[in-house]
Amino acid sequence: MKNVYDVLLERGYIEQITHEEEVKELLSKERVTFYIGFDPTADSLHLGHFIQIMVMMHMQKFGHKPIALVGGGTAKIGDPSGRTDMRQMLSNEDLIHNGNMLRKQMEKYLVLDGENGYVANNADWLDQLEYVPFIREIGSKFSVNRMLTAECFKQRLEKGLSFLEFNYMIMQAYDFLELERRFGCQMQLGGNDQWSNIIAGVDLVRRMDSKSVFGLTFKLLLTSEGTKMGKTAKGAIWIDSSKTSPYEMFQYLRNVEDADVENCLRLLTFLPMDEVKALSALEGSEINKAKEVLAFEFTKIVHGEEEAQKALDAARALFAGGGDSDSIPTTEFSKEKFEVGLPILDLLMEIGLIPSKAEGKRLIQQNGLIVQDVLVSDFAQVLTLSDFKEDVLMIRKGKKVFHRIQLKD
RNA sequence: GGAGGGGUUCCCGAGUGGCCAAAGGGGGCGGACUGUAAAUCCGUUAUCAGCGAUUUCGAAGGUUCGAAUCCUUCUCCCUCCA
Repeated sequence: MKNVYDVLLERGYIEQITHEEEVKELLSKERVTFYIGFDPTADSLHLGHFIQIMVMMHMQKFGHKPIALVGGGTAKIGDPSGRTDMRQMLSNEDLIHNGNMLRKQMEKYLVLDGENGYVANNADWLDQLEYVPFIREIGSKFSVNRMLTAECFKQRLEKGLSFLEFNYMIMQAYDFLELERRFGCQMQLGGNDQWSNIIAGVDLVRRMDSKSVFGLTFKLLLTSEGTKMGKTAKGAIWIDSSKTSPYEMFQYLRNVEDADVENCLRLLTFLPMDEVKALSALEGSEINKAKEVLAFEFTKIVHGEEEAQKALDAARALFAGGGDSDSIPTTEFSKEKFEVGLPILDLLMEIGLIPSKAEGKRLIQQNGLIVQDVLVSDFAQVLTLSDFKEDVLMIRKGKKVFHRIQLKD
């Protein structure tokens, strides 16, 4: 029987680890309670977070117990790690709302029933801390000299760092202590940008409770160019299907660069490693198969098999033969709108395909718009019911963006 | 609290009275080439009913025929001093 540690290592998740031998042994012997924190800065997780979820899923498969920690308290401070500027402050209501949304999402992928896994919110303890007792008890355990040498503050020391954010590390360290006391949490995992925060926690638990706890970080999901993956012009690739449709998510992965395929297959799917290797070994246009598998598998994990299949079918239909399918982005319109005729630019605006009419004109002037398989050359064109075929109108922007207009009564 | 420097279009960054809707780069978008890839090349990148109009250079006023550029106040940021 393999150990999770070996699996994580083999798939390439692991970046840094506090005590390699001990962790390896611990994970092979006991059910280990571990945690990963997510600050509720938005109302959905995104692709970048999902790597953490994947690790938690791997861990849980091997019987370990995840604590999904919602950072309702720490989000009020804002993690300066990897940031060049201060985060925008969120209102309390937003934080609560976002926290609930994240919690719901995590419950889809992990068993968090209080038996095999837990959900916690650090606002529960952080919000009630009293300043003087806290800095007396916990603050005394930190050396400012040492904190300042931490990687996560380095950049900010040049740009400016508020005292508020400087406290983030201490809060996160305190979380670990609190979770160790409440749940017997023995490990904290996180993205590599969390390394300084994690070791601060490991140290704190040692000093306070003389217990050995461990930290482990994973690779961040980066493109081969070194930029963060999962960002598009429109924003992040969200897990929430109302923010990013399964089809869009599928397309995003279908279009990753060749160089990133292997990494994504390892980190974002559960395919056995020999299969991953076989797929990544494909060359030339063959690699498209690997991309398709990647897109399908990941969409399946996030949205389920049915949605993944729909996205796959839609993609194949559109790119192979221009047919239509029902899972590409669709907007419904009432017939009356087209009885009088709707200028094409107005339609594009309404479905959000263009941000302004000027941009729409440019698009058309540059031969980038195709409606019902016909290149649009006149931006003043007006669409009427006669342009529809069986109540459907297919719009294609550029080479890859499709949108369907569906008529209803 | 004192002294100095600065806030420019999505981002970085030029511009110090008219030639500025504002150089250059990045990013985005479209096209060509391809494999729904990368690299490369071309075009484009404030808004609006069309060569015209309207709104932009931290905010509000002012000077001027005319301001991103000058003046006043406010605001935010940075550096040095305390």
